[in-house]
Amino acid sequence: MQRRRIRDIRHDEFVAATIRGVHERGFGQVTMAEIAQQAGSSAASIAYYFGSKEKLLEATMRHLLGMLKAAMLARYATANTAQDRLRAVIDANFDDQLFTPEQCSVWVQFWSHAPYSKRLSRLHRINRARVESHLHAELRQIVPEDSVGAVTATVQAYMDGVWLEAAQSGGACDPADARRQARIVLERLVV
Amino acid sequence: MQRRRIRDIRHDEFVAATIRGVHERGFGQVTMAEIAQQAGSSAASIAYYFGSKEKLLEATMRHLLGMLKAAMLARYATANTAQDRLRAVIDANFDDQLFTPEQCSVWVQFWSHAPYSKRLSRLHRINRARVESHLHAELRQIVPEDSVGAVTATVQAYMDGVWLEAAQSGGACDPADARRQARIVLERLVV
DNA sequence: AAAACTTGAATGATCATTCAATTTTTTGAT
DNA sequence: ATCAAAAAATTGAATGATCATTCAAGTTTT
Repeated sequence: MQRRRIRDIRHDEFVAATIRGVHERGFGQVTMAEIAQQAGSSAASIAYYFGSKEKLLEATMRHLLGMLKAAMLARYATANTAQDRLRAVIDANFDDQLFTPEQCSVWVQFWSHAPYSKRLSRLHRINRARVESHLHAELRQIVPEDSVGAVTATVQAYMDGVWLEAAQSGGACDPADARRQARIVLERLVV
Repeated sequence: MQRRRIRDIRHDEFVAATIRGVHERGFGQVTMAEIAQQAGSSAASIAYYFGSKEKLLEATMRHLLGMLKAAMLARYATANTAQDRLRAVIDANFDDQLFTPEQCSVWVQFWSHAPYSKRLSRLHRINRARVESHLHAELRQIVPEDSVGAVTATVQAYMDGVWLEAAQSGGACDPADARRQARIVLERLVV
């Protein structure tokens, strides 16, 4: 019935423990043993499932990237106009499930490691291209042809910057407010 | 005449070597020995001058923060209107001397370490507050009172996001174009 | 019975940091 | 200027701590 049962359970537990551990100590500082402890397991077990610490980060990011993609598609499903779909992309970025202090921290750690890892930079490139492509598709129906690229880049920079600052401030994230602010910014940019 | 001569020379050499080393390998990966080699010296010498690896990063950031401050003040000197001073803040952020691949990388490494270091997070907070205060002061003369805070935050997020993406793309930075784009964004935001 | 899972302990590599010994530079008195 | 003493600078090598990773020996699940 479920051949991959335990493997899947452990996978998710370790990813969750990694998110917590990375948030609390940073990826470079947190040890395999600490992450394992968060998951009630042993460092050797993580090695068994993931192979290496870097692969663990990669798996964790695949998880977050998957959630982002899912959040975006879910919102797309009920969006009928280009405006709505544009908002869907941005709102997904600040989804209640995604825009949390823990996940903001993990993103920053990811950004700091990606330039030095072929596998991580590939993940980053793919995700960025996907978001860019969605923004591009909608914006081309809203703003003049010659400013589509610039607005796309601006929106991406803005969203990344908000995540970055959220990680620095450490405190609470307010996803609803972030979506509201982003909407205001968007209205200014696409007039 | 120059009591601190050698100390100052070494200080600057090591900071320059750190910028290069961190850009090439990341702060967590680069070793004291590698940085020392870049500076034609030894790891022990860095310890003699800076005390620890973290203090070396701190000194390097103080250097970059100082350059940012100087770039801003220099542009302020010739700015006469609130508009001009606002642009001065933004242009300083994308100054030819600052917006380079090497320095963008160092900033990202700094961001990833700041949340876990009291001294680094303090530096971050101080710099951010200073930039915010300048933006705030000019924006309050340009945009409605109730949107000053939001626009300030937006501009900061945008600038950070641009630096972040520059570090990811690894390639060349185009400071003049970055200033041009920022100006366009600003025009939209402050209308 | 086999396959999957688990982990304590060993391994080995890595490095920041320290230290002792040496060289270089500065100081200040003549 | 000269020189000796002090201060500053330099570094090879030792230290010690940290950890990811491996492995062998078990346990649990299929």
